[in-house]
Amino acid sequence: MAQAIDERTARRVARTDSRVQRRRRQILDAATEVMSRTGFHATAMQAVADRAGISVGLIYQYFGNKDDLLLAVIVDILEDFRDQVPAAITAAGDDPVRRFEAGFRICCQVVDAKRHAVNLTYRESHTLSPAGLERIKQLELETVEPIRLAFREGVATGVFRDVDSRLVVQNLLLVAHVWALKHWHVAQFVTLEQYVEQELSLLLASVRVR
Amino acid sequence: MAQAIDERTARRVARTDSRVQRRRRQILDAATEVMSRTGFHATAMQAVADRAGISVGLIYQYFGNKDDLLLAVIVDILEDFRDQVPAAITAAGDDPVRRFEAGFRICCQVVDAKRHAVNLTYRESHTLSPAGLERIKQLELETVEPIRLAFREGVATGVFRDVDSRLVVQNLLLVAHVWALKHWHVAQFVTLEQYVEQELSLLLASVRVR
Amino acid sequence: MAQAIDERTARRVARTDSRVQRRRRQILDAATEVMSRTGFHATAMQAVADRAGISVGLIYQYFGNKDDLLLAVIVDILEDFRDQVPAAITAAGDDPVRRFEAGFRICCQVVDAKRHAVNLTYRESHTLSPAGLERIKQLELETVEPIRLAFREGVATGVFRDVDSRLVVQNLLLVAHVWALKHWHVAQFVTLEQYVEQELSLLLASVRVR
Amino acid sequence: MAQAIDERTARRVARTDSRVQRRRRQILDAATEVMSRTGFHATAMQAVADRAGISVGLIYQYFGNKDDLLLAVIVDILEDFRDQVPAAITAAGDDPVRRFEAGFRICCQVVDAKRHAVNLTYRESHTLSPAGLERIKQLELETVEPIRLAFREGVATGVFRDVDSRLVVQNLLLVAHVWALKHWHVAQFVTLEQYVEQELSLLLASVRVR
DNA sequence: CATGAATGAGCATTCATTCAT
DNA sequence: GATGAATGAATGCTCATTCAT
Repeated sequence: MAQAIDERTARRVARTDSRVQRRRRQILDAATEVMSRTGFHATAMQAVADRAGISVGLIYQYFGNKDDLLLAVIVDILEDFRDQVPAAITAAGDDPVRRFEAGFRICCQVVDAKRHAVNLTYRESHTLSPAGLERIKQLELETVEPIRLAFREGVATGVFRDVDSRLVVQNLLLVAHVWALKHWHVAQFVTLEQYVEQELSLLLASVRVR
Repeated sequence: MAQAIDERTARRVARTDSRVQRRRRQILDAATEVMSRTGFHATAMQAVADRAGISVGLIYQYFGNKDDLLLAVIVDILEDFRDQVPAAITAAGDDPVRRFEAGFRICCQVVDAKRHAVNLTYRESHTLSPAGLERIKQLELETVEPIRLAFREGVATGVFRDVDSRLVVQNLLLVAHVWALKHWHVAQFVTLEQYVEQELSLLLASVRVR
Repeated sequence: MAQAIDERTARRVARTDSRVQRRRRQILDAATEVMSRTGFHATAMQAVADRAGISVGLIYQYFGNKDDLLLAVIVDILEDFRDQVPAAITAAGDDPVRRFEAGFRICCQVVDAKRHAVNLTYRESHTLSPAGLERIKQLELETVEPIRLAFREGVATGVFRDVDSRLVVQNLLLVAHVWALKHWHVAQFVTLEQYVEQELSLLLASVRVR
Repeated sequence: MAQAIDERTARRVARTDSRVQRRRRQILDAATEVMSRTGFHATAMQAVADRAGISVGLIYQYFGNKDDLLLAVIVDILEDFRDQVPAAITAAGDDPVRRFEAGFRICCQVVDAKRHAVNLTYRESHTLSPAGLERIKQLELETVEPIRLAFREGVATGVFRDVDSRLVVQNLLLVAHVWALKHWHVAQFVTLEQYVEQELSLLLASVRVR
């Protein structure tokens, strides 16, 4: 049994080749699109295949099964977050407050760009295997780590209060996510820019020394 | 026997056919239990019936179909929130800050008591019909309304900054929910009490006038 | 997981009720018919359902899955063998040779009556789970046991040579099965009656003392 | 090395494009191996290709489809039988009894050497097309023909009773096959050598004149 | 010759829902 | 009111087969 699975896994095409990369992207994009809109459970593999313009069978050559596809989709989204945050922080210069602000802003922007995908992440994480869950926990921590460090710098330089940095960045990330989670509500009375600025104001007030 | 007496008692108390009410509760509790643990899609109606100790057919006589049952479960949870908040605020006295604090505390306590149910609410809302969705939006607003009013009082008396009260209570509620949503992470380094106090400190700092 | 399976198993209808017994028979007969003709792997559950005049789903309430259905079919056939042999031997009187002969004759008759089913048994046993395999081994041994005892009696009374009784009955059963296994060939030049008598002659010659 | 020499020898013997022959063998051996172990239906063409160290596509250039491959495998096994029997009989000298014995012995030895393959033959014959089925019937008859002739000689010289030679060789062949078919049972209480000698004793007793 | 990516029909299994009792 | 046997549409997944390279 285990051997059979190994064989099948091995047959999944190697990741290096560019053609393979293109196919993976194609499937991943289709899956993200359909699953974000329809929800994981309500999404039929056929629907993903249709959206990608390929056959069902092919999906199974790139992703072993539906759960693996979900994991890949979520990881793909989270990697995007993780990769964009450091760049934005670096670009913000040396001031810890500026860096902290930049961290929040980029999070909100990415959330806005991938609103449905973020919702998918929230809703369907519990479907993942323990290993998959561990993977995304790790990615989320990696994502906020640069922001957390910026906050710690601020504490060191005396602009921020010495509160638990883990809670601070957790709050920060969730406030960003709310733009997706409660979009139906929030977007009724503020634009993205207003949301970002007002929340940033609250966020900074909560941690700044008086 | 004891049951027979209960039935008669119940009939006296609430004239609205009590047997129906009891059945509804029985099903609702079973559904909440099973769905919270297993997730909506992974929950079979049979499993709910088993848990409630009745037949599948009976569920359909009280709740038209599976989606309606989900809506009822979520509404039931949210009504609990809505009903508990005002009492806690009233009990906190007249000071707006005290009332605001009490609002946050009760939210966290209810979340902790119904951790899985809160997660269910977050994950499966998107499954609901537009009408159902509207219903729960309304309930959520009703829930935070007393807290929002306490905040507005604080603004009026000059202890709180005049920021958008809708965002403030949204953040407050979210932070309470995080105790359920990210429990696997947060609970690793803080207890509920510590979480409540530290988050309260951040929350108040974010809105207090300096 | 294990619990979930248990629950499902438990839901499979209790065997006592006569209605249930009738359904089981109905499905079993249909499955035997279709699988014997088409082969196990080539048989779709839908085909069994069609043949039985019921829906696919119902099969799964009586037999957990396709493999279990196969086991039930094979066991059903073998139980028939096991139940018919002792009666025939008893009816043959006290003479060991007569009893031995009767054992062979009844085997051939049952094989002839269930030719396709016997072939199914031979072909698909290897598909069974270890537990299922053990079950049918046991049934086969129970079937030949009365014949084996008749043979041992013959050895005791001095009419049969003292050779390994297990091999003798194995050969006996095999020769009976050959009427099904090689029917396409054998039936071309002998009738069942001729086959039985000629093979019986060989069989007795092989074990009789000279 | 030995293989290389064999290859060269083969090339000298049969000029018919040796590369093709080698490929056929390679695929046939792989298919026999995998199908015997796993069963025909449970064997994926990919698995055969993997075992042979080639691509799936190539199998289809040598054997039209999966059923044809099965036929080729079974024929290959049966040809092996057919080719080994005459040699063994010839080597046994002129005595009909000796020749008959030699026929049984070689059958048992080949069965033992190709136990799984023999089982495959039994289990999967019914999958074959009518034409294929005819082919293997013919091969089986060819296989036992030399043994049947030895028996007839014995009848002519008066050592064997004049019973239907077709039934006799059929029994003989099946008893040999039982070593494969019921190996799990028989091998528990006799070795191959014991099995051969004891069955031979029964076989001879069944046909010898007294 | 040889490859293996791509296809898509086919099948086991589940489960929401109904309805006769 | 209450049951649970019966239905059958829906879906994940496999694998024989093809064909462009």
